[in-house]
Amino acid sequence: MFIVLEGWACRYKILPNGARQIMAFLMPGDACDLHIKLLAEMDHGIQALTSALVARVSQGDMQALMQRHPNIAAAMYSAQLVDEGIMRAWIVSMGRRSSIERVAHLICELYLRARGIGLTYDDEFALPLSQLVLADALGMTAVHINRVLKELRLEGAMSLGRGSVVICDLAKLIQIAGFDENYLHRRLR
Amino acid sequence: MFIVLEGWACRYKILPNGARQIMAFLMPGDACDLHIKLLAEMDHGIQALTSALVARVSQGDMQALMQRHPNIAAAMYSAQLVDEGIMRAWIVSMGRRSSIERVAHLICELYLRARGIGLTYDDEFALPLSQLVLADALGMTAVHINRVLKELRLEGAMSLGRGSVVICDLAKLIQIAGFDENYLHRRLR
DNA sequence: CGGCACATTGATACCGATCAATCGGGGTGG
DNA sequence: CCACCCCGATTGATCGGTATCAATGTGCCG
Repeated sequence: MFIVLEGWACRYKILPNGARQIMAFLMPGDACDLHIKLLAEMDHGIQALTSALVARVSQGDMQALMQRHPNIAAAMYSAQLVDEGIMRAWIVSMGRRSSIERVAHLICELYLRARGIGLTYDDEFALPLSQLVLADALGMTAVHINRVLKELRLEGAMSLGRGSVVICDLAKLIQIAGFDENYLHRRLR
Repeated sequence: MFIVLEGWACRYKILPNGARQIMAFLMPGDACDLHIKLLAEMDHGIQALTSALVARVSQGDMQALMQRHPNIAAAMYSAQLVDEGIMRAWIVSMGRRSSIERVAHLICELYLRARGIGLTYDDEFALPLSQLVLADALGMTAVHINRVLKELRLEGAMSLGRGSVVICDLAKLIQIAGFDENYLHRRLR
């Protein structure tokens, strides 16, 4: 089992036609594959998006740790539930949101997650993802992502550049995204 | 905690603009919300799509059951992992597959799940979902679903009608969908 | 200085949404 | 028993949002 300590990673899958779809972003504190051992085969890949520092915990140690500290077990379980909520939110985004809403929604999610782990500075946070990576996460084209980002910048909602995002007007961004932070707030309970 | 015994249900979310997105289908044997109690609020709704028979198990009974029978606990956990795999597959579909590929992929998934619980008769199985429901699951329009179904019928891959599907040519359907059954086969381990 | 990856912008094509009309079947009320 | 009605399925015409193709700009690294 792995835990990201620094840097970013993602879960992804490559389709027969060569297209890539990213299914999740892993930020510091996120764990991958509590469970690989239970399953036959990974159905997707995991990849670092920046240079990253990753901790490895053996299956046995993890088992022992969770038995000795029920609170840790509960926390891991609850983190997994949040991850599921995030996946459901992604499905909603891809299915029923326009491209600008999708981009705004993803930035809202990442901003709140970053804030939750103390990685924001005021209304800014590091987002070391190329537009191509964002496109593969949102099911769109890098070209079109670029146009959408321009529109969001002109609207005064947010501005992405040089590996970091500035949230100019969070309320507006949330309103554009139709963002319901309920599914992430769980993290706080 | 609830378990579907007969009939179909779905997880869904309604957006501010009134659009509905279905995030999962629940078939007989599927459980909802092992965990509602842990979380503050449901971030989505659950709804029966047919008349359905549902079992309710109290939190306490479930806890006791899982402690007494580790195999059951492991099975529940593993079922949840499969559900996550299904969600990831949906994200991939919505992001990077064309409408016809999406439809084919969903039918592949549902067919294999139905077969896994003994609900198929040869190459046919009951699919009591209106085209509007399918559209809301796949992020498309009922009108367009209809056209895609026609195309799949003309291709000789499958035929949907009257609440049931006939898989005419599974190999062709899988090929159209770019279906990788790996993520469902886990169910068999 | 050169090269390379990423960002940006323009022109055009196409997939799927939208609008609109008709059809068909099953249930309901008279 | 029949007429009506309503929901879902089907089909056609048109619109619009993104993809695609193509070219140029820009910053970083060797």
